[in-house]
Amino acid sequence: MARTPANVQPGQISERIIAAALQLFTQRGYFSTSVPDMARAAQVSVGSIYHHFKDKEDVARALYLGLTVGLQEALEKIALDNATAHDRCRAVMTTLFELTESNRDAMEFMLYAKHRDFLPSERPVCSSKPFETMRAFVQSGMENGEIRNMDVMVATSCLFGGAIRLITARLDGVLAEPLPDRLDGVWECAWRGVAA
Amino acid sequence: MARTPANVQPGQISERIIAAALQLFTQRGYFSTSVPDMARAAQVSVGSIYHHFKDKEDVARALYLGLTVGLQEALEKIALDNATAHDRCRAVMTTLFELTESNRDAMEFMLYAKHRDFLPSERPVCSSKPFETMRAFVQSGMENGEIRNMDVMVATSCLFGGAIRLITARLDGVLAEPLPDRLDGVWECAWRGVAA
DNA sequence: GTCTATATCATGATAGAC
DNA sequence: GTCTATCATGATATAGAC
Repeated sequence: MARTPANVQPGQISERIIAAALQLFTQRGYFSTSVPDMARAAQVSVGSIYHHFKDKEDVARALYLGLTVGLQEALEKIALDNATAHDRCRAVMTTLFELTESNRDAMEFMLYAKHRDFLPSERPVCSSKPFETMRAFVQSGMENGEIRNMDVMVATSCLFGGAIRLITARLDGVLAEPLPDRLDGVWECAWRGVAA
Repeated sequence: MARTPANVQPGQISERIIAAALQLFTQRGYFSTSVPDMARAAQVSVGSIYHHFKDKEDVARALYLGLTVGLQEALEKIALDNATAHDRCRAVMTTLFELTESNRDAMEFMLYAKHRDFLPSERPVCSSKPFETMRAFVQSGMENGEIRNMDVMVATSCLFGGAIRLITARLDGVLAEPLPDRLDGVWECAWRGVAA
């Protein structure tokens, strides 16, 4: 996940712009961030931004796609490294918690980008590729008897809903302790809920 | 909860403005809604809006407060009508599902208002009065032995996280069936997870 | 209290030099 | 490819009649 998305060459101007945009969008908000603001933060000119991206929204879209692609790659690695649905889902929760702590802006942007009035054409996170993969993990666990038989969407929501809620609490500053401290507790609740 | 908040007199202009704002904010987004748009939708003049509210953000704040007050009243009624933490929390989930179906805009606005770049000074939903009340329900259940002993924030997140995730799926159009159809399934998962 | 018309301002996007 | 300077647009908020 730390890997740079394929559409962005490391060290290039586009990357600086995207990094600056992430910071500004999460701190001040998308609509309170002007293009000159982004130029200043990325130490680039306004013209450069419009040379590399179609418009302001295009920057947000590239940012969103880059982040979801990175998360998707992490999930695919998890699928390779873990055999059971139990282990895979626990690894997912661990990764989400660690990502929140190591890159708070990225997690916040991914969780709320769709609901922040811009990116109207993008699919919401919970129907995006990463969430599809998480549903697939749950589905396979249901087929091999690890997870009780029920609606897959319900099972996935219940299995990860608590963790996501805790992540938002952490992002909102309501939870003081680092998320990994709560991992065992949340996982036990979540797995008890769906385990066969 | 259907009751009109105390700060808004029924049938008055303020109420029409707030109702129109809710619809426009959720459909087009806060920043894509101009004050003339709101005036047109509420069939009021621009000057009238600025007479009743300080500015555009003030309308959003009144809307947010009105909705959370309504929800809080519903929760207090639940506390009166139900004795055990089990029954109270199940009633909360039922109410949230029904509210989503009956007033989709209201639920969407409450869930995402804080994260939509406006209302910067408001506390996020999960630290607002309604969520405090839900945590209190869980806390009491922990004290009388209905719920396993653990961090209250973790327990509350796990108990309601699945339901909230399903609500967002429904709001995003990912879930086709009405939420009440899934109530039993979600509740069973949620309660299994935290029950003593 | 409500309205129309308007001043003021900031933004997104572009043109054109280098 | 990168920059500075500029334009055109559309918004918020207000002034002042009724």
